[in-house]
Amino acid sequence: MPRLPQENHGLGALFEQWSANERDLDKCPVRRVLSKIGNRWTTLVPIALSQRPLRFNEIVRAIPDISKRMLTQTLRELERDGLVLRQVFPTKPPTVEYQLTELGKSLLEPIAGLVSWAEATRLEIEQARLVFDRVASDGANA
Amino acid sequence: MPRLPQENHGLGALFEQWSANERDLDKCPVRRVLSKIGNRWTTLVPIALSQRPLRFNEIVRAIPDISKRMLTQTLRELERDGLVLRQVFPTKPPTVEYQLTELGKSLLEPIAGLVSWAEATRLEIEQARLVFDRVASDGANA
DNA sequence: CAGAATCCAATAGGATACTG
DNA sequence: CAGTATCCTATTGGATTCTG
Repeated sequence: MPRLPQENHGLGALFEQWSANERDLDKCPVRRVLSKIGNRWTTLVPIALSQRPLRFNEIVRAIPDISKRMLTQTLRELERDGLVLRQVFPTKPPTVEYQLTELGKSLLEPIAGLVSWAEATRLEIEQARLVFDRVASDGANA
Repeated sequence: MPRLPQENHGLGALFEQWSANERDLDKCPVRRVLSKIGNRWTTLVPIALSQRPLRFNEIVRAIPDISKRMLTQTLRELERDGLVLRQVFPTKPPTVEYQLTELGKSLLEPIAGLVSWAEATRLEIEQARLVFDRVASDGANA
């Protein structure tokens, strides 16, 4: 009996379907989401907002290594995509508060999936690296 | 009754814990995984391998816009992390086959979670963008 | 406080040519 | 076929300065 292709989660099929038409590679849903998640901050900011709404500088303090430039840019994109709601209160100086929308909150779920995968496999990956690096250096010294 | 912080999936707490110590921001498990996923190809290659093992040039054909340089680099990293197994058959010319390890296959699950989130929310996000862009251009023309 | 604007550095990644 | 090596470009993102 020939080994059937192991279809995992339908990801491969979905991906193949779009690889077929070279033209619209960037319309592939897989690539779409990955290019989003790819950005260093577009996931970190929603995580920072996961517990409660924060003001601009509170987010900066929550993510110490983000620059104001990047935070502004990231917040605009998240707002544009409907993941984050921006509210301005006409105080002096102005108070601006950012919070996740329901859509934004829903993103936390798949992200949590990724993070728990990372935690669950951390040791196994570290171990694999040790083995790989040892073999590689053995090869070099042989 | 005061509104309690909405703890979603424990992500925020996990994240805060690491933000506290500025020193080891890059040891934060959240960041670790995101920097991996961040790379354009480190997720695409496992997806391409999800159905069956592929040879080097088969992967290139599956991901038409990857360069040989990037593919080699990506495969080495995946191999190092124990996600991909590389097998050389001493034919002429040599045959090299790449396949996902069990660890590698397990990564497909959280990725699929992300992709199905993207598909489920696609229309809502498009809609949000239309609204945002219209308001923005209204503001510019006012 | 909450940005906008400008300039600059680092990194990711592509194109091409070459090799066993 | 399965890479390696070199060079070059583009994108990402940080630092700094300025403003309402």
